[in-house]
Amino acid sequence: MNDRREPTIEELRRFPLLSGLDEPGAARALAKARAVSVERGETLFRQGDPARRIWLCRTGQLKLYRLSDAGQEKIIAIINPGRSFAEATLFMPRRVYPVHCAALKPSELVGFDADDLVESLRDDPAACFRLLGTLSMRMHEKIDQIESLALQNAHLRVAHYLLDEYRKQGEPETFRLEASKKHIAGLLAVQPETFSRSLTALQRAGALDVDARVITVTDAHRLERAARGALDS
Amino acid sequence: MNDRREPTIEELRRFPLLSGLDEPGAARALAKARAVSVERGETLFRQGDPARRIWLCRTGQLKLYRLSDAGQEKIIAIINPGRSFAEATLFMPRRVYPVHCAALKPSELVGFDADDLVESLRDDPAACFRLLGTLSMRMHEKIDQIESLALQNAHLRVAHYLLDEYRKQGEPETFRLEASKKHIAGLLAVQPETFSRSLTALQRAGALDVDARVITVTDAHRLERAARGALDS
DNA sequence: ACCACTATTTGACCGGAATCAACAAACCGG
DNA sequence: CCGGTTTGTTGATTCCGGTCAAATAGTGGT
Repeated sequence: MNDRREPTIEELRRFPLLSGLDEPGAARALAKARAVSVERGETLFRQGDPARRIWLCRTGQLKLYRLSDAGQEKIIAIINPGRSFAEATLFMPRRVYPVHCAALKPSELVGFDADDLVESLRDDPAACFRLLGTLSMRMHEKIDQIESLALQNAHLRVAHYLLDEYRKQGEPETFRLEASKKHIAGLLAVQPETFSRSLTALQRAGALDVDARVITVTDAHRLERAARGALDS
Repeated sequence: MNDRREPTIEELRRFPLLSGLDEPGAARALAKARAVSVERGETLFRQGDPARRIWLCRTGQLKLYRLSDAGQEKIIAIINPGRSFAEATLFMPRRVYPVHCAALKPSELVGFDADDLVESLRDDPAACFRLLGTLSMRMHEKIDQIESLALQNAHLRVAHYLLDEYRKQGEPETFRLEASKKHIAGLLAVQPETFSRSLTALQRAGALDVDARVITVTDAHRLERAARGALDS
């Protein structure tokens, strides 16, 4: 974990918490902000560590995850460039990270000082509102995750995930999986073997083609039906 | 769903969003607040309904839940008196309820106008901070739920739930399940049959006694071990 | 380009938990 | 307090998806 070139103002503007600040608040946040880079596989923080910083991903990719006693890993979120994370720790009674974080690719980050951010927010209701919006959206995503874990079987979760990605990227003929199949399996709480079999089944059903990490949706309608539970015909 | 007696100021003070307001903000929030009561089984709102109100439970008990296509129900949260809910909808781009809500017992509620609350928050950073704290805590709870669904099997979830309740209530010899076994099963994403069998197993292991809805923890240490995955010996 | 390690796929097998069924107990509204 | 409905328990059976194993493909680093 090494220090690196300083973040530019333009980059920081993409950080929702600071996007409205030209003024003293931004200066203060910037002053103690620290550019950090991590290698592939390196751990940025561990669950339970004191959360002194809030993070913004500039480049690369990271995973937020939890581990079971047996060492099984559940990925809570995959962090891509432009995404900030760990904001919710700011307002927790015990300010610790609730998950582990490790880099899937070599990554550059900005770490903002938690106390400074709270200070900046104290007299900036607009920034508070932006943060409330961010957290609300995340909360909604978590509820969706809970639903899909509780109410959908493995193949449905896979089909749903692919359909979401397909739509999120504007329904292109072809799109790339955002991470390795192993990690996506971890995100969907499925074993890699099962994920592989799900993809095979969707191919055989004629819904899509898979070429390594590239997915080609050949029949969006069939994919939708698979996501609703009718992966036959 | 009928109107009822007006909420008192003291009751409203228990609402975290308003607890700091003696002033105009509280008056405004109170003005359009509406007391509502629902019968057992009645639906307060459905997933996707426009979220014009934020709710505070005064008496009774409600469930927040999602439904699968097949009609299976996953309970996201059980709402007891004093708890508010649906705050996160305030800051969503599309302001709709993300879950269904129905009463488990006859219940009295206060419904606050969403627009009014946003107005009150606009110039009250302290209230914003309280709300941020509330949402952060809920987020953390959701992450815990995701972990337990993804990384723990049915019996572990049950043991964990019981241990949590036991501790939450101050480790009393005896405590009451907060709802019917059917609903707790729904909260833990387990079939009622499986929940019943888990309780039987914990009894046979000598960890606790069950008398209808009353749980007596006879061996807390054993319960802890069961929650960690060693339900033998 | 080469090597070691990691990721992916496929097959065989097994076990946990859902489902189906039948009954017993508890509860609620009148 | 009664009757009907909902809730809870227990047994039998099924099957989804995890685990183990082994072979292959892919990747990053030097």
